[in-house]
This record gives sequence, C-alpha cells and structure tokens, in this order.
Amino acid sequence: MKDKGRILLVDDEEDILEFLSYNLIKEGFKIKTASNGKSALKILEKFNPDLIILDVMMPEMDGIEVCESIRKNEKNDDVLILFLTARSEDYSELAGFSAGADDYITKPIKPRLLVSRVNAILKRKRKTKETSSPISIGEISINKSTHKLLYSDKEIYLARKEFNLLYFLMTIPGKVFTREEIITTIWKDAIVGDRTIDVHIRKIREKIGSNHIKTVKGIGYKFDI
Amino acid sequence: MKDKGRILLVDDEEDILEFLSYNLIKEGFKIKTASNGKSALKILEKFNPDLIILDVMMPEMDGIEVCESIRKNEKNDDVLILFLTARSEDYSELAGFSAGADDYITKPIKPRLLVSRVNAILKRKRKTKETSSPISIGEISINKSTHKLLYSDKEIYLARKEFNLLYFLMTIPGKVFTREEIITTIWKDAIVGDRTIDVHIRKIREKIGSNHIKTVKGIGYKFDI
DNA sequence: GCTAATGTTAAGTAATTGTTAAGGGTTATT
DNA sequence: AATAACCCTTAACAATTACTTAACATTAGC
Repeated sequence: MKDKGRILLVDDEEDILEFLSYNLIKEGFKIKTASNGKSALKILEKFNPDLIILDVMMPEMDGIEVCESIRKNEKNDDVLILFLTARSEDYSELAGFSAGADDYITKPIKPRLLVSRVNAILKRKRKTKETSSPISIGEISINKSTHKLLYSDKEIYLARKEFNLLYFLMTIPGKVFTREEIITTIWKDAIVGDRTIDVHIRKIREKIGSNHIKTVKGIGYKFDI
Repeated sequence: MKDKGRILLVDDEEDILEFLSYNLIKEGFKIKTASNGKSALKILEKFNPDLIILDVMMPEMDGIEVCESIRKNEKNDDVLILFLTARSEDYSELAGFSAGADDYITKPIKPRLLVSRVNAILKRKRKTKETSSPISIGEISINKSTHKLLYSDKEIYLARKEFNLLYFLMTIPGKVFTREEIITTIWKDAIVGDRTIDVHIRKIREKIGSNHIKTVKGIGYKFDI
C-alpha cells in the first residue's frame, strides 16, 4: 500500500497507542509512537511526520505543553496536530486550539471517525500545499515548498519571517493587508511591537527593491508589480 | 425576540454545532444546522439564510469545496459565508477568500467575538451589498481592497480620509449626503471643525477634477458623473 | 448687495512609518 | 563546549505624511 502520510502518536497508555496504530496502519499510514512528551519531541526531529496525534492527558508534560513546545519552533509550522480529549471537556474551554492545535477528537475513539478525521485533515494539508505552491508575479517568483525567492532569475535569500511576510503579501497581489491581518497571520497571537513589521518590510525592500511593496499609510502594505 | 437574521451552521462536530447554536439563538438569530457539505447544500435551497458559517475542516467535502459549490450557483450570490478555521493552517483563510468567503473566525471560538463578528457582517450586508468589490462610475473606479483609485486608467493616490470620503460618496452616486452623515460616517464621533470636510473635498477635487463632487449648498455633497 | 455657507491657503499639530543599531536568542560550525 | 553567524525584536529617534485649524476669500441664493 502506498504511503498516505506519516503520523506520530503520543499517549502514555500502551493500549491506546496500539489501538490507534492498528487502525491507522490498516489505512496505510506510516506510524511512530511515543509514550511521553519528551520522547515525542525527540522523535519529531527525525521522523518528520505530517500529523501528530496527541493525548491531552499525560503525566509530566501534558498534551498542551507538548503542543506549545512543538509550535514554538517554527520549523514545525507545517506539522498538523490533532488532540485526543476526554468527552467531558466543554468545547468553549478547549485549550487545545489556543495552543495551536488543528483539530481534536473526543474519547472514546471510534475507529471510523478517527480514520475519517485523519483523512480529512491530511487531505486539506495536501490541498493547501498544492495551491500554495509557487507564485510568480512579474519577474518575482516565490515558492513556499522550496522556500526560494527568484528575482529576475537570481536567487535571493530571505529569512523565515521575511519570507512568510512577502509570501503572504503576494498571495493576493494588489490587496492591501492591514497591519492587523499581517500580525495575526504571520505572528499568530504573539504580541509584537509596531515597528517589528516595518523592520521586516525594510529588509525585504533592501533585497528586492522598494518598488514592489507599497505602504498605504494608516492601513497597511500591499504587493504590487 | 425579533428576527435578526437566518444563519446556517455547517460542521461535522455535534459539539461545535451546539455551541454555536446556543450562542447565536440567544442573540435572536434563526438557526439551522448541517453536519456535512451535502446536507448543507440541500438545506440551503429552502432555508435561504443570510449567513452560512462553515467549518473548513470536514471529512469528504471540506469547507472550501462547499463554499465553491455554493458560489457556483448565482442564486446564492447574496448569501454571506464565514469560515471557521484552526489557527495554524497556513493562510487557508486566503484560499477561502478566493473561494468566495466574506470573513473568517479562528478557533477557539470565543462567544463574544463570534457574536460581534456575525452582527458586524450582517450589518454590512444590510447597508451596502458591496463590501470589497470595486465601484465603477464613468471613468472613475474605486477599490477598497486595493485602496486604488483609477481615473481614466491612471492611478491616483488618495490619503486615507480622502479615500474614505470619496468612497462613501460613491456608494450611492447622485445621493446628497449631509455634512452630518459624512461626519458620523468618516469621523465616527470625533469632533472636527466645519472647514475640515471642505478641505478634504478640495483635495479630492484637486486630484479628480471638480466636476464630479458637487456642492449642495446648505445640505452637503454628492458624487455625480 | 447681503449674508450664510463654502472655498482656499498655509501653517501647525498629530499620527504613522522609516531607519538604525543594539541585545537576546537560536542555530550552525569548529 | 565554545564560538561564530544569523535571526528577530525592540527602542530611540528621524522623516514623512496626514489631518485639522484659522484666517481670509469667494460664492450662491435670497
């Protein structure tokens, strides 16, 4: 069976790991397991999974902590995280999402539901990857999957934040993105000073010239040809 | 309680449907729910909602596909679509916008924010159907999302207040807007002197000529071709 | 022609963005 | 493990741009 995706399972209960593995391997996923947060983080470095299924309730490091720890590292921006939570938790106080989760499943786990959820989430990942591939505008071409920027056929290196920012602006050329939109997209909910955006804009302009990113005072920035 | 609007909720998770319903019904909205894309499309035919709240991540048909499918039918041009998305999905909201969404909310959903967003978006709908699409009158075209004013194909830069003012006048060409209306719309509740409007009008006229904005003495201004 | 309303101008004030360099943190290299 | 290299953020300050005002001029309509 072909490789449908790589999944890292994290739970302190052996039973559940087995149960999940069994059902997901049957579907053709590549599985690794970890029985605690620390080893999960370790495995993560090498395994490079598409998805991490994380039990919220674990001794020592709970799922939320693990999730935050994963998200702290921008290298892991791409990986999806799905939580396992106890039924009783009220949706409104589900802490997982603010920690950076993408979805969650409540226990008891029904194999069918699990599989369809996992398929759905990975399908979306593939889809956004496809649609988010290279954008070419004028003589500038930016490619998220290779993290490369070409400017009239010359390769220009951009640091991660610069890259994300430019990429974001280029997703809809001409549209003015407000500072708020930029912050919530690039910085998620981190709190950064107002000058931070400007500094990054400046660095991008330094590298691609100042004709393409236009300032709309009082509103934000836009990318134009 | 009076009918504040009709909303169709689409999510595969019962919990979230309940959570959303509870909060929106409390506010006086009429609610219907669907647990997948297909049934949403079916309900849509009869329910005729003002707004559809759509989870991006669903098995089988995801939110974006549902949205595209809704927009394909011109009958549904009027309906507003609001996405629910998990935070870390990269710019998926943008894919949403090109699919025809009007706004989005990220999880975790906070009841207050939800309600205020829903109210805002419905209010906008009642006021002007145009939210982000450009207004073109004669050889003048003004576009809020790109913050561009085109005058016989030449791009003209307007500062923020000027832009908002002209945009406001152009929303209903021919209508005379009183100074009071202008003040409350553009300046909200700031207190500004009487000459302030005139100065801005002057600057606009300087840029697009004085034929289009007409003074109606004692009342206000209007935009004419 | 009188008068209230609007137009015009320039100057002052406020708000926003640009720039620079420094410091803390992280990652790569030796 | 120490070191170097780099990235990100910040703060302070500069520069720019936007906005408002006041004083005076002009106009429309009675």
